[in-house]
Amino acid sequence: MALPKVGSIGEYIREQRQQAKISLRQLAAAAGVSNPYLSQIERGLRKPSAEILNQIAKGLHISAQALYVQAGLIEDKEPPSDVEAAIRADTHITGRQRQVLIDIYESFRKENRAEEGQTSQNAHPQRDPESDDVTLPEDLLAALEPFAANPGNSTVTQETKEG
Amino acid sequence: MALPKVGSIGEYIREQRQQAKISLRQLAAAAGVSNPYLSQIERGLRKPSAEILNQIAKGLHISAQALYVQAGLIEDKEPPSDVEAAIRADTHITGRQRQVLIDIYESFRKENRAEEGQTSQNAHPQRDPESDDVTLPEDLLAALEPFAANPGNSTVTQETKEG
DNA sequence: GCTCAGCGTTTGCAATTGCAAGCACTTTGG
DNA sequence: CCAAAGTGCTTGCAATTGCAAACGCTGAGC
Repeated sequence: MALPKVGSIGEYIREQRQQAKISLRQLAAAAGVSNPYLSQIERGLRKPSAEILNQIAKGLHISAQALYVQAGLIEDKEPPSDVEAAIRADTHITGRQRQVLIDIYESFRKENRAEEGQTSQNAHPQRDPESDDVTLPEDLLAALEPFAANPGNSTVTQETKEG
Repeated sequence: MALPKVGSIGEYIREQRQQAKISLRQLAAAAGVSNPYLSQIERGLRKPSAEILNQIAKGLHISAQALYVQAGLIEDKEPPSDVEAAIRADTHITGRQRQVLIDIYESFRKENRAEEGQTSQNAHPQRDPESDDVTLPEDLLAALEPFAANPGNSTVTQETKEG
């Protein structure tokens, strides 16, 4: 049992980290682990403990459960909580807000799919960190224009109060 | 960190085992770990890895998630909302995208609450689709600025097709 | 050219996990 | 009485985790 399916979780962590556009060292610092250890984890050379796994999840701002599932530590659990369904079912927002949220979400999904196919074989990570950040369709952005208000409230690209 | 909160999970395992009326050795065999090691885990002398934890959960026929919660690896916090939980659990989007979505959603919620308080207690989330003056925090809008791209893609048309 | 800073990786090494073997105790029973 | 079989616990010891200190590489700036 020297090589279980640890590889998958390492790859998953690396994917998430690269998608978040942060360096290995940055994530290591955010997660409170050493850089070399994180490197080995990502390459499947080490099997991180549950504690480390949780810290990495926090550093990546993703659900620890998602990591555990990837690691095969939690079995399939419940239906993969469809974001779209949840948004549609939410009664606390207006129809227009709902539509905007769903559009943004779908836009993200679409963009990620495109990037995945692009970068899968791309050995040259020479890309504008600004340009390919996240992209939204033009008319969607236009729909967001009138939203400006309530300054000084959100912490969008920074850490949230995510405990 | 000689004595973390491992004690709680050990006690929890022991409680569950005794409730199931099985001996330490039986559970150890069912979980695929050695008896002495399980003994030490139950007394909080060892901090089991995620893999071991999962095997013990299986041996106990309980949810691995319950064990992780007890171990403090997954915070028991109930999902703030289905939408937020779904967004956080989604593995198809990046951390930053997640952040943006959640921030937008929370912004919507906050705005709606504010308006609710302003007007009378309007229990109907469906307000005028026309006068839908949604507002977003300033920095949140700023975070959305670099998104413009891929024109002609979205369906965020002005006509809210109000489900 | 050279230096400084950043990236991911490799290399020993202390600390810890996890186990095989054995310990002390209790109950059953020939 | 004493072997046999059950309980949980203690003891070394191999294997692994996790880290500090390096390494080689690339790009920015002097």
